[in-house]
Amino acid sequence: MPDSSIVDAWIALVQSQKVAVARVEARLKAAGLPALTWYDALWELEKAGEAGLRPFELERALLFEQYNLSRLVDRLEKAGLVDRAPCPDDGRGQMLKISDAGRVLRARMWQTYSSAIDEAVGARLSNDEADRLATLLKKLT
Amino acid sequence: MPDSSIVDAWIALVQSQKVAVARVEARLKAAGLPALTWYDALWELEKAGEAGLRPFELERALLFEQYNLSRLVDRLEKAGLVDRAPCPDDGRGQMLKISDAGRVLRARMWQTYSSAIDEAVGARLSNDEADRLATLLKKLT
DNA sequence: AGATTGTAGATGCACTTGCATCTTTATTCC
DNA sequence: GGAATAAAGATGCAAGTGCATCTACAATCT
Repeated sequence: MPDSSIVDAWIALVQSQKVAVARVEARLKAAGLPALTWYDALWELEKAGEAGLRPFELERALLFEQYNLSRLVDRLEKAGLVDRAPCPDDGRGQMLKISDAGRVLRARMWQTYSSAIDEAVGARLSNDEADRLATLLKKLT
Repeated sequence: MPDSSIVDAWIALVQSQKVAVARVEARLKAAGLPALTWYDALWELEKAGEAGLRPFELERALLFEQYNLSRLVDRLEKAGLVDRAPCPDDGRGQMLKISDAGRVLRARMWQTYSSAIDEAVGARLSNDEADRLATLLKKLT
C-alpha cells in the first residue's frame, strides 16, 4: 500500500495534466487547428528530416498503440501532411515523411501551441520550478 | 514564446503521466477490473455518503464533460454500481448514490489500483520527492 | 402571472479508440 | 531449403468521446 505522499502525487499528476492539456487543446481548437497528436506526429517526422521514419518508430516515439498510429497516419496522409512510401529495406514496411504542407502546418500550430504552453505552465511556474518539476517527472519514466 | 525550461516541463508532464497512467490502467485491465474513470466516480460517490451527489457535482469533481458524465452514469447504473433517483429539490435533476455492489467493487479495485500506484510512482520517488512533485503540480491547477 | 433567460441532463450523429484478428513479409531453427 | 515463429502494418466491429442540439424545469425580470 502506498504512502499518502505517493497517492497525493499520483492524484496531482493526473489532475494537473488533465487541466493543463485541456487548456492547451482548447486554445488549439479555438484557433481552428488540429489536436496535439497531429502536432506531435508532425514534429517527430520533421525532426527525422529527409530520412523519414518507419511507422513503428513513430509509434514508439509517441507512445501510441499500433492501430491508433496506423489510423493517425491515414488521416495525416489524407490531409496531405505526410507522405507514405514503401520501404526499400523491408517489404512489410513503409517510410513516412512530412510534406511541405505538413511543415507549414506544424510551424503554424507551434505559434498557438507555444503560447498556450506559456499560459498553462509558464505563467504558473518559475523557470527554476519548471526545471525541478521536469526532473521529478522524468523519474517516473 | 516559452522558455525551454517551460517546454521541457510541459513535455515531461504529458509523457510521464501517459506512461504512469498506462501502467496503472494495464494493471487494472490485467486484473479484469474496470478503468480508472469508474473508480474515480465510485470514489467520489462513496465519499459523498448517504447524501449522494448531483450529476453536475460529480461532473465538476471529475473534470468530465457533461455528456460524458451522463453516459458514464448510464453505464454505472446499468452495471448496478450506482443508483439514480429523482432529485426532490430540483425537478430537472437527480441524485446519485453508490450502491452496495459499487462499494464492494471500489474496495476491490483499490487493492489493485493502490499497488499499481505504488509501482508507478512509489517505486520511483521517495516520499519527499513525491511531496515536492505534488506541490509543483498543484501550482498548475 | 407571463415572457425570457439560464441550468440540468439526455441524445443523434460523426469521429476516435480499443480489441481481436488478418495479411504479408522477415527471421529463425531444423 | 522448408517449416515454424515473429514482426510490420491494416481492418472489422464494439465501445467511448466530441459536438450540437433538445427537452424539461428554474430563476429572473417586467
